Amino acid sequence: MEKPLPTIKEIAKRLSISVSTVSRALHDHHSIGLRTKMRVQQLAKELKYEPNQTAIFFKQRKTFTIGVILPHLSEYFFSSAISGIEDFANTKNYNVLLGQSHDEEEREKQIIETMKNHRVDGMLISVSKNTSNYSHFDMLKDYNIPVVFFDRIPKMKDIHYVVCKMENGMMEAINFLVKRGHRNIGLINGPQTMVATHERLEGYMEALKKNKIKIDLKYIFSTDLTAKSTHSAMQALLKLKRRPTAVITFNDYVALDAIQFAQKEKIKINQDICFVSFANLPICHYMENPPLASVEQFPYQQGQKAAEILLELLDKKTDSCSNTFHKIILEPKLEVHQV
Amino acid sequence: MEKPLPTIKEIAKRLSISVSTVSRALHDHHSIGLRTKMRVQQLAKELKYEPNQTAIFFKQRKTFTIGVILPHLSEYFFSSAISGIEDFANTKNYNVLLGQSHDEEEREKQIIETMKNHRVDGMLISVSKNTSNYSHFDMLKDYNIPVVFFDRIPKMKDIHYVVCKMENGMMEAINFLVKRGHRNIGLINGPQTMVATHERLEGYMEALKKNKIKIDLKYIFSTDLTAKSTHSAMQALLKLKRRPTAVITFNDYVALDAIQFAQKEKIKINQDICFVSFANLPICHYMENPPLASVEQFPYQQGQKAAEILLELLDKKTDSCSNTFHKIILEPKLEVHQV
DNA sequence: AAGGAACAAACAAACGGTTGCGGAAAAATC
DNA sequence: GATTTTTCCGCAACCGTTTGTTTGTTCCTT
Repeated sequence: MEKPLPTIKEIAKRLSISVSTVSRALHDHHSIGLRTKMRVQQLAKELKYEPNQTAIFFKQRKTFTIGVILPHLSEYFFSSAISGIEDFANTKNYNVLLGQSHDEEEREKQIIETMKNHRVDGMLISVSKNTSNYSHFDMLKDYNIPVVFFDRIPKMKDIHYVVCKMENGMMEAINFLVKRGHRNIGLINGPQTMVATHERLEGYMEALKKNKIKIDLKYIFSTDLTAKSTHSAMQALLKLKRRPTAVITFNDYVALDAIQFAQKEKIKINQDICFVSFANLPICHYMENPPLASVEQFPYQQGQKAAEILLELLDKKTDSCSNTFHKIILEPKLEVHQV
Repeated sequence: MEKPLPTIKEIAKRLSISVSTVSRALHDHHSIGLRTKMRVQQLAKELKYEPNQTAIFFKQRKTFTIGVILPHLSEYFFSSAISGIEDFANTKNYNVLLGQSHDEEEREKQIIETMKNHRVDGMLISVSKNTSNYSHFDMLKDYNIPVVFFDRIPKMKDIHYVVCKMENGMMEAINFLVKRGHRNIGLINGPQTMVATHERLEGYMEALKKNKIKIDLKYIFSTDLTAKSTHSAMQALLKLKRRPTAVITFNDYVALDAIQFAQKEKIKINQDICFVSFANLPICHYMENPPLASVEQFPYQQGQKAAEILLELLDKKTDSCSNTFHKIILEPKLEVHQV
């Protein structure tokens, strides 16, 4: 069955003209006469000729492929983001090469390595939770492969990135709660290693300050995002003399864990204690007791925007590396689930 | 900054030897003397030489890339599947090129076209809901690109596929309900266009027959999976003279819609009416009123298995197209959420 | 000492396109 | 009718590797 695919050479031979003429004819080059152009295009159609992209990639040093690396494909946030990426890339005829780091630095490095060898034109990266060394990102600069980070960005200068300003989301959340009369607001935050954790904390601090509420560290917990550590944080919060009337959690999953624990302790959800979280997962709309509100981070849009910036970068890559870096900061939005 | 990447040529020049010698030295070819081998490998390391994969792909007619096409990346089922695919491909040093059809036949065709031109070694496809014409799949055979379908497979002969035998899942579900005393079991099914719908219906019929329960078409509804049509199906079910004591839904989302509606009608979930569904989404474990049980379809494993078969096919592609087709049928499993 | 095996490395073609340049033929100019 | 211009196409190099074949040594055998 192995019928050899038709090549430009084949066409040239059949028409007894040179390959360069065929190539130019197929590209509508002005220096080719109408007659031969027609003949070539006609035959190309007949033979169902398709240019061999691997040859073109090789010759042009351009693959029209972008690499995307993210921690976990099966998390809603990331699968939405990559959906946005794919959609945008598709409109510009770019392809998407995929890799998941599983939050391991080593895997992240290895994926970058193979993608680099595959000569992707650029990369979109959401950094692994456990990545502390950034040398593999630096390396990409040497190889002149542009990178746009999104959501989980490294603490590096001179990078392009797209993020959602979580401080503001947190502030919105707190203002929302304060308006409803809450003064004792607990925080179940993520691991210290994540930038997202610090952003939330910062927003928390600032918002309390602005609302003239004294900050009490006993209300602040840092977890590793497992149900277990969430439960113990929740337990500690419930034991406080002045029990919080509201709890803000790192994300919806943490909220669900916290709510589950609270329910076991006979707490009335969103009455005794109001929950507010981050992510706004679709499931919230189905739950009987979802967090009262959660901060939407627009993963699809983040992915889309990141892809847009990357392709823009690729377009004008010709000019010497401009030193302006895109730092896109999207505003999150507090979605209230119940009234 | 554009430092040209070191090539095999560069190494050859510096060492004043031929490129073929360098190439063979790097591949540990026996016909190269130990001395030169060492010198070459040494210099390669110094220059941080990395072979240009695009050149190799081109030369070897092999890209070590598989294309994956699925309807929606942001659906849990598919993002899990692709996670399994990526994980397996990664172990074999294959890359994953991604495309989402958005359930549109046209888009599916176009993605296949570009992936074909990118010379992917093989493809993994979960067919779009709205695909009725299979010519684009047939075409891949002409181009000798092996395809393994998974989950949503086309009605074609002579294809490789991996699916979960939903008939059996349905039968398990019904046996489970019958054992608990249910005799009037409603079915809120999906659209007629989907194979999955027919599989479920078939299992439903057969299981009822085996349990000597008369089949009553008034208990069977076909929806387009929207909340609205689920609600009206639920409404109709509730209006029946002999109201069903159990309802099986096409998937968890439909179940949630149905449950939401039932709750508004003051039905006690899993008491007045038991719900059983398909998918076993992680959210079920967080819900206060999840379906009583749901049929796990093992998306991750399906993806993994499909990838395994494809890579196996690619391995022994040399021998003339064998006419045996892999038809892997995984058994689903009924997961009970509450006792 | 001659013939051949065994080893080491070079030569060159090939993969399928793109593109700068040069040149012949046709058309336009005077 | 000679010269210039325009139009149209071929030549050949090149992208970075792989690989079949050839060439040139060295060493052993008899």
